[in-house]
Amino acid sequence: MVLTEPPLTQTDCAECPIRHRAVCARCEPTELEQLESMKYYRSFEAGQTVIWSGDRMDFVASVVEGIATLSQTMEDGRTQMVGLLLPSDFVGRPGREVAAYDVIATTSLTMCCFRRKPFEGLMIKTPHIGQRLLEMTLDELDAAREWMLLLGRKTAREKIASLLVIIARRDAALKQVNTTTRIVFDLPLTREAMADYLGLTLETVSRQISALKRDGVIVLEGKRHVTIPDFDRLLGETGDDADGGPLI
Amino acid sequence: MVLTEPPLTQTDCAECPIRHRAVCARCEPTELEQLESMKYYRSFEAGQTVIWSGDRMDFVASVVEGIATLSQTMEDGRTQMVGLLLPSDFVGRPGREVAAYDVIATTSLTMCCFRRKPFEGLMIKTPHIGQRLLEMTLDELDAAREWMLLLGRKTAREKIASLLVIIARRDAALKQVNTTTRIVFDLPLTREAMADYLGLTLETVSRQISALKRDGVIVLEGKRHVTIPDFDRLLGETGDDADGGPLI
DNA sequence: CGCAGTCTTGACGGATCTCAATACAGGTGG
DNA sequence: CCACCTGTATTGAGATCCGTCAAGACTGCG
Repeated sequence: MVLTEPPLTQTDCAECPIRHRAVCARCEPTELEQLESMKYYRSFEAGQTVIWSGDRMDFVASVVEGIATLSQTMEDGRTQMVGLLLPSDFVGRPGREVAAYDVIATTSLTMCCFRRKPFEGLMIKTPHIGQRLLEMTLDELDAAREWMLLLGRKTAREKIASLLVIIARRDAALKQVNTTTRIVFDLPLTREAMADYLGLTLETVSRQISALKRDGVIVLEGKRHVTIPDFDRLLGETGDDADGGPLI
Repeated sequence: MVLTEPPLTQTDCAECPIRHRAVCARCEPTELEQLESMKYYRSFEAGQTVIWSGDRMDFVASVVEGIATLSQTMEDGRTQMVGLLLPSDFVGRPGREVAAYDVIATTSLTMCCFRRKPFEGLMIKTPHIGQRLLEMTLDELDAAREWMLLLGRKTAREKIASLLVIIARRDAALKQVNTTTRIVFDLPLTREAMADYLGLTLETVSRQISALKRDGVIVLEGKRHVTIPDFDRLLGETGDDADGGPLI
């Protein structure tokens, strides 16, 4: 991943890039102070495993920078990604001692970790964290349900197109650009990770990307750099209602 | 569905069958009083639509009795069930005006509805409802993620076996019987509903049920009445870790 | 009895997976 | 600088699972 900024070091909450979107978004200054006392930063390199399913987990955390994945693996090795963690997303579950999923950094990753016990205590004493966490969890549930439709009913081509739309949207939101400009981004996932996300094999992912390229729906430079010449055309390939709205 | 009890009429919260598991589980007597003032019961027949995706929704609700499904439909008619609503499950999202999914009663159904605006007000003023709703939402998110693994990676046979295990577990919990006894239950879903849940066609569902029957994994009387002679054998067919624990 | 809804079964085709060979890029060491 | 290696991606051939289309069976009901 192209990461021009210097790596984050422990910051004051007031200057935190995810301050207004993370689980702490609604916190009052006094609550923030308490959070500061139980927080610490951890960094991971691309490819590193943050935690294995079944491991004891003494913290919960917010993703500050980078991308991580949440996935489940069956005995025989089949794996399914069940979540994509972007900056401001929350990891872990208050009250749960043991991780339920594998968490893997797909890019270099910085997390703001809170010791679990004190965090749980703060959640009981103050309302704002729990309220925000409820909102975020409801959003994730909606996203999971949208993903169930994709996994259960969409064709391989539609799955790829849907993933590209999601990444394009996320990227646009991050860069604060709007629809009309040309859409260009780098895929943050390997073909294998995309396959795990979409419930496909990596060969099928590769073939469908080639097909979309051949049909002019996308333009590829190298393996990862994507240009979308006509976003509506791509939207039409997702199988979703014509009107999922424009880019954002 | 075989429903021997008389249909529920509006009850006092204190006598409510889902009192200790629903969104109101943690409420103090004073909070319950307030809830009573904003609640009303609604009943639906099997097959009736409770609400269409996109409809305005001025209430949230708990399922008191019966089973409902949450589903999403694509323009061309492909549909995917994204949730199975059992007694004590919560329907709707505080702060959301418009339903995001179709809700359909698969059996006769009774819901305890709360007018949305007053309910939202109560959520802000008192902590217990929000806390309980957060717990329930986190549980649903876990269930959705488990379902993503099923949809993305399991074979048709494994999908059917997994669904049977879920229904058997739910039924055992309801009847309060334990593992060792013979497991017998009625399927609460049509083949088509099962297909929508599992991301299959109804023909494939039918074929796989026949195959499990032929192989002695299940015994069928009529179309809906199922006996599981060897629960561990069925568990082995789900593809999950050998140890998902026994029946409950 | 006939009808509608639900379910089963068969034949066929196609989308996706599996297995395998090859290509490409970046990094390392000679 | 180039050979080599590793991880990632592409492409092909064949197999397989599941979907599609279609016919027919079972059940309950008017």
